Amino acid sequence: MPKRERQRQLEVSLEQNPFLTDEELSKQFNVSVQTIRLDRLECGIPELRERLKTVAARTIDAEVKSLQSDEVIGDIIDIELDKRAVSIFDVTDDHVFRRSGITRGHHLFAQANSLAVAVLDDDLALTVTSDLHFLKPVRSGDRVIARAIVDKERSNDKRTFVDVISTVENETVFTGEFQMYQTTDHSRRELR
Amino acid sequence: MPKRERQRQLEVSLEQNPFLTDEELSKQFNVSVQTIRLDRLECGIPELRERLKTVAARTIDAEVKSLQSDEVIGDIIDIELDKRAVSIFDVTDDHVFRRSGITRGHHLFAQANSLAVAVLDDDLALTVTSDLHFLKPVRSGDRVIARAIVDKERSNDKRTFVDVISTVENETVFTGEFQMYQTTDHSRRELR
DNA sequence: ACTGGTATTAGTACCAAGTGCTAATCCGGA
DNA sequence: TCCGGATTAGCACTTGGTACTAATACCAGT
Repeated sequence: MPKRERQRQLEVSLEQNPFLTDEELSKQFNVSVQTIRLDRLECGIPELRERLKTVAARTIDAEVKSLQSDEVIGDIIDIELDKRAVSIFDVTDDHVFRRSGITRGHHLFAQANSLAVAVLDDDLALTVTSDLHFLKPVRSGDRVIARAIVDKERSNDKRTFVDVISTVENETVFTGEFQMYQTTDHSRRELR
Repeated sequence: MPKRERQRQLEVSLEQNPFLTDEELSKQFNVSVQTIRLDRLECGIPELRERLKTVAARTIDAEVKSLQSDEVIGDIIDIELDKRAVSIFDVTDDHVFRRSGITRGHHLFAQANSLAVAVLDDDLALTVTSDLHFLKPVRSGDRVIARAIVDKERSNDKRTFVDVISTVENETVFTGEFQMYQTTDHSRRELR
């Protein structure tokens, strides 16, 4: 096998499995450990321990991210409890259908639904029913702005209606009407 | 600081930041490196390099998982294209509200919506509208079974209706009606 | 046939972050 | 005062490397 080809395959191997030591690689390619080291040097591939460090750091990062996004999908940029709220959600390649590049519906729903939960000044609001309209396809790179408004007219002490409108560059891409169930007693809450 | 307390804090520190070496820890607790080593031994905490290995392995695992779950939320266990499909979704602590332990609505939606997409034998089906009912709270540990049925009666060549009913132990916890938009031309597809 | 350049291999010294072990020291209580 | 747990120190050894030097192999050009 020529040198170039070996180095190309080396990069592929390590991308798939960053846990391989130089010795394991040398057996895989039937060359000496030193050759592997020179190859890594030429390709700028760091040693095993460094590779694991960066992979592990990526985990920690991802875990922090998924934790924060567990609370609210998207970043809340403005909120007036029990009245209205606004959140921003930046769509990336992770959120879209591979073939079409169009955002999967559940991400838009998640942003809207978690905003509806957040806008209610309640220990715990649950969604009871919702009516959704996906109006225009959203793509990777789009910045979705969701605006939630609590509909006081239709709400009573146990049921609250929240309307969410999501836009991309001022064009409405999604609307949702959420009927929420609130667990805490409003009369009690006044006393807090 | 007593030994017990130091060991407790050691575990906390390493859980937060597995990248700390024995030397860094010894400075943090103002004891010798050897003491840290003995503490780790007593607590069964592996060395830095081993810790990074497991953290890195967790990443790889998580990345594979998130990739597969990108396609469909939940595992499809039965499917008859353009007719019906069934998927299973096991709820974990990651899917629930911390305070109440009740599953966040968007996970139930994601399972149902991605099943509705999957059941349609189409290159790309998009959700246009949907009407959701969250009937009973779902908790960590519950196994949610979603059944999607394509409603042929109401469907035409450009609009397809899919009804999804999700149950936990035979009790309906969620229902969703999805109106889907299909991009490919059905008449052409017959020829494939 | 000789020379040059590239590729490969071998070997050495050294490093970080350890394990495993022994020995010394400290400190408090019966 | 002596005992025992806690702590510290020191040394040999391990892994998986880096950095460097030297030797060898092979192929092309002249």
